[in-house]
Amino acid sequence: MHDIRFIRENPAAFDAGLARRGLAPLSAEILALDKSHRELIVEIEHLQAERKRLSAFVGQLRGLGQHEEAMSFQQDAIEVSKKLKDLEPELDKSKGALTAMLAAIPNLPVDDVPQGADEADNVEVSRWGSPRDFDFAPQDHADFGPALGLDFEGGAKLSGARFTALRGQMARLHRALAQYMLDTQTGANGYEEVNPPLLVRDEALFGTGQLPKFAEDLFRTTDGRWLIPTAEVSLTNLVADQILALDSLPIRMTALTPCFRSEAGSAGRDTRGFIRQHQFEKVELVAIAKPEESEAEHERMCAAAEGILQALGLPYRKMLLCTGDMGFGARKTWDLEVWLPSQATYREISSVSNCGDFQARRMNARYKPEGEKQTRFLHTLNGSGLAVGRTLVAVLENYQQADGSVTVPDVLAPYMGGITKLAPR
RNA sequence: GGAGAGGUGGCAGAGUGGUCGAAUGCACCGCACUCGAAAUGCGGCGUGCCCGAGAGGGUACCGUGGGUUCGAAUCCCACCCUCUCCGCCA
Repeated sequence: MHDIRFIRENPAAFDAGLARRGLAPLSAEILALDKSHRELIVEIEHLQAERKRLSAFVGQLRGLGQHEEAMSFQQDAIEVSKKLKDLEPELDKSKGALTAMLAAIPNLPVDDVPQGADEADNVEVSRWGSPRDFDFAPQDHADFGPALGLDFEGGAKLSGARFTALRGQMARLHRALAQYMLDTQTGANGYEEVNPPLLVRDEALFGTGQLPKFAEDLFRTTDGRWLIPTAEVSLTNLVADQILALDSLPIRMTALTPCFRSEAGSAGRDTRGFIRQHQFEKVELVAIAKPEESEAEHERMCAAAEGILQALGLPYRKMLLCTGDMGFGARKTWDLEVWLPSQATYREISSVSNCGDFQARRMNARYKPEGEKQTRFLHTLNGSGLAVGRTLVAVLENYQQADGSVTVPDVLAPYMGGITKLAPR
């Protein structure tokens, strides 16, 4: 959600930001709405003041037993009330139009975000590790995975395309990855473990920006709730409608949860394999920070995600997303892309975003700066640390052997119950 | 799911149609007293929006949304949430 006052004072900068996002200028339309809306407010508040005054007279005169005089004031008050009844629906209408307009506009990129149309224009920031030299042709996990317990058929039978059952050693490896990540984020990286609800109300999804625009990407329950597409929704909204104490900041939270995405717009992409599923698990990182701390917090969070990839020995690169590839709520995003030998390319495994005060404004999450009377909106950040399903794919492909087996990365040993290798059966 | 009770400022808690943004206490901030502190006294102490260069003024907000009324924290309706008991249940 954008600050109407910022738009009032910097309409050109606002439109320039929109242009960076590939959007047409909107400030003129917004400011026209805003102007007429404020004029309505002035008119209505005038009438309210008048009604208040008259009604107080009525009460006083009644108390004094002067009923005739009271009647005359009451008549005047009735007139004022009538006018108000006519105007109030208009106020609701203009307020609604303004809010709807502002709620549908994405966050604006910060200055150092590169200009671009799509993912082809993302900028590589750094690279870690080097792809392994295979002395055989590396296979696609979708091909050798089933023999190791990646049960695509079973998943499809139960639930349809893009659902997969993990069995035996494969389920164990998946669980080991998730536990390792969660332990690392809660331990070394100091994020508070949270086990949040997976079903949320409209307001939560509005707060993080999935609603009102992206309802078609979500699953909805019969009682009107929604399955979370990411724990970012649950975790970030924990601070909604709060004025946080200074000494509680920054707040760092993490959660291991399933995520549910209907992916309505992506039919045909990654239809094979475990890359794009309607249901997957993810260890999410969320931070709530003071504005002046959010950039450092962003770096810190990205390092927390990178640490997992490094510990697992998975080659990856860090990309700075261009304006055209950033999500709705982000002002700056890094993607971590892991090397997939079968595709001989890097694929997204984590996305780490600073949303500035965009989400905080939508969910009304504030703090009171030291020595100031005015409250201010917090900054919110989120990142994957990491997506468990895609990490499983990366481990399978990068650690595959010529015989179709997969060696387990050392760091997972404490979680694998003695299993050091997944062997085909 | 059934029956009942309740949601008021940071907290506790009063207020059942008019001068109530709301008593009182606690907490907090400032000042006075003190060498300093405690105690005491005095003053201050919610959030949003609008107007205003500012000083300041206006308006709304007592869970949320509607309604009745000249006027609603107070009356009516719906919803949300909390608590107690019963049922069911991992």
